[in-house]
Amino acid sequence: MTSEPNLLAVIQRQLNELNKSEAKVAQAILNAPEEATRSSIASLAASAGVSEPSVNRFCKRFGATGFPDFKLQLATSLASGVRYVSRAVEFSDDINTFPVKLFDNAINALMTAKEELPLKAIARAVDQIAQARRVYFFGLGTSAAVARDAEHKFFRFNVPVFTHEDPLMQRMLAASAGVGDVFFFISHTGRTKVLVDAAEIARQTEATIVSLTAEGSPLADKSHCCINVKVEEDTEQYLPMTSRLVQLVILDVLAAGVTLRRGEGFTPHLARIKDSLKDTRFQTS
Amino acid sequence: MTSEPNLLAVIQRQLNELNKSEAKVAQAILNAPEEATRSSIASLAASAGVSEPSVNRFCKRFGATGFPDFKLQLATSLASGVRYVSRAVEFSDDINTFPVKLFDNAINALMTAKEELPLKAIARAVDQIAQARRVYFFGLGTSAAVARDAEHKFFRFNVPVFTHEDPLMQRMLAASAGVGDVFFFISHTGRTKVLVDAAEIARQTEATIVSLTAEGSPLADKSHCCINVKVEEDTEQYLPMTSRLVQLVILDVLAAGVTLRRGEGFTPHLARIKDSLKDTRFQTS
DNA sequence: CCTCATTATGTAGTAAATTTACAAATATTC
DNA sequence: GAATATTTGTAAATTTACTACATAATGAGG
Repeated sequence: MTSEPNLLAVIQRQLNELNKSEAKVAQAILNAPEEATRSSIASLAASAGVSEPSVNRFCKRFGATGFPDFKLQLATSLASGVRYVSRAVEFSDDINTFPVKLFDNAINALMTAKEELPLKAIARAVDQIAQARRVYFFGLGTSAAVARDAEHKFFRFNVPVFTHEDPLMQRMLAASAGVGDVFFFISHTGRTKVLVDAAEIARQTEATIVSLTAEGSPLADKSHCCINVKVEEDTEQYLPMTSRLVQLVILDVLAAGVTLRRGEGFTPHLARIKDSLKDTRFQTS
Repeated sequence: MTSEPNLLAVIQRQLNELNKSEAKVAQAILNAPEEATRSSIASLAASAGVSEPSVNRFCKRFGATGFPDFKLQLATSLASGVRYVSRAVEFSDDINTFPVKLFDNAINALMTAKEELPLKAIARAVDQIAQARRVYFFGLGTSAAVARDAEHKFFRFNVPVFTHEDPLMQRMLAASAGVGDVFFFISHTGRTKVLVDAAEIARQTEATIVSLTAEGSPLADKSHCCINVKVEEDTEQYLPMTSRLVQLVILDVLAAGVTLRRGEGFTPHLARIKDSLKDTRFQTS
């Protein structure tokens, strides 16, 4: 399947290589693409001032099997072309606008991240965590909460997991690391000094350094494996919001990856952990 | 026109409210959405095992003017690149499939939540937090990490913010509460006993109880203001993943709401907090 | 400048797909 | 268990898209 990124652009580009009536069709479509997706071959032919078979031929020229197929391609092309644009919250916003904006930004960030997932890095990180003797999740500020979340996920895999928000603890633990220890650093900027310091210290041991941070950052440079998160976020002006969401989903991905590595026989173990919570809850109605 | 963001999700949600043949059509479409966009009403009817008019009625039920229009909507909905039906990770998945699935589920959850945002509850919660003398964020397990994240956000508003993961601390703080204190409880299920207990204790004081939890849950019942998060998640079988993402975004929304309430004059204060971090980071290149 | 070949465009008919109207079947209510 | 409402299917009507063919336009060689 030739999935052209944007059918309208293709039409536009070939406009002067078309013969008269095809050009008329092209023009009609370019003028009102959405309408074209909804109209019949007869009405499109009428609005272009040509006959129906001309429209049909036009469609085939652009790789479609016929008019309906062309409409479908056009519709998909229009839909994917509408990329959400991140919108900043303004002081003029009210309750009806700013919550939607924030959700849109979050959704947009995840969609963007999904398109450029660093699968190799993820696969490597899964390997390293799955084989680890110990895993430390280190982050500061907002990323500390992410690290805490990771701890809640990964302890289930029969691997000792630790989180510390105290930079001194982080340094000391890094210094005392050895083979089989995985240090997992989480940082949006990858430039937080004390965290990079800890990574540097850990790097001088036999431990493995994995980081979930920005590409090319000082932290990434210290890492054996860097899961690069591309999130366009104006951290200078706003609080980091969307980046931590992406980080969390990536940690979910890593956890799922480790679960898959453990294999189906591991499910009872996970079920037991789940069950242990049963008595802490009120039963459903 | 009604621009439903994701048709498949709508179909999925209404599945049990459909009558037999319509449900068959729905199932056929959900099984192979892309194929459905390319097939004729006859072939879709055949693969669903119903008559052609049944398919037609199905389409109209979902707001389309007819079958072609429905196919168009379906195509646009698919084009955005997101699989709108939550898909569980299978043991047969590999690195190319399960990360995408998890991202899709996350995106799907946010889109669904966005469609049904409890704006009144959010507005009330913003009011209460903005006026609070103190705010406590309490959660356990995964929600503890969310509470921690909230703490990192809300301390910026010149309101003392506290988080505790220790249920005993939570009880004691709840017991010693007074007018102007806001207790913000976070729980996916809303049925965690020790958390509900703490809410009950706080409820007997003059404090305000806000919760971010499931509608109709014991925790929601104890709350003055419940921000109801509708996330269909099989928490019994899997780890809660998507629900905490929605919770985090809602907390972002609340934070943004408080910022807006504080007004433009408050920005310098936020900027000062930002600036305080400057020296902790390595400068960009 | 005309004829022939080639390409472009339209007409009309045909096949296919979609919709409507109605009847049969099924479920629901009292 | 009859009466009513709802659901589903059948068949005809209508719309839509496609194909084959005819005509018009274009262009090249004589």
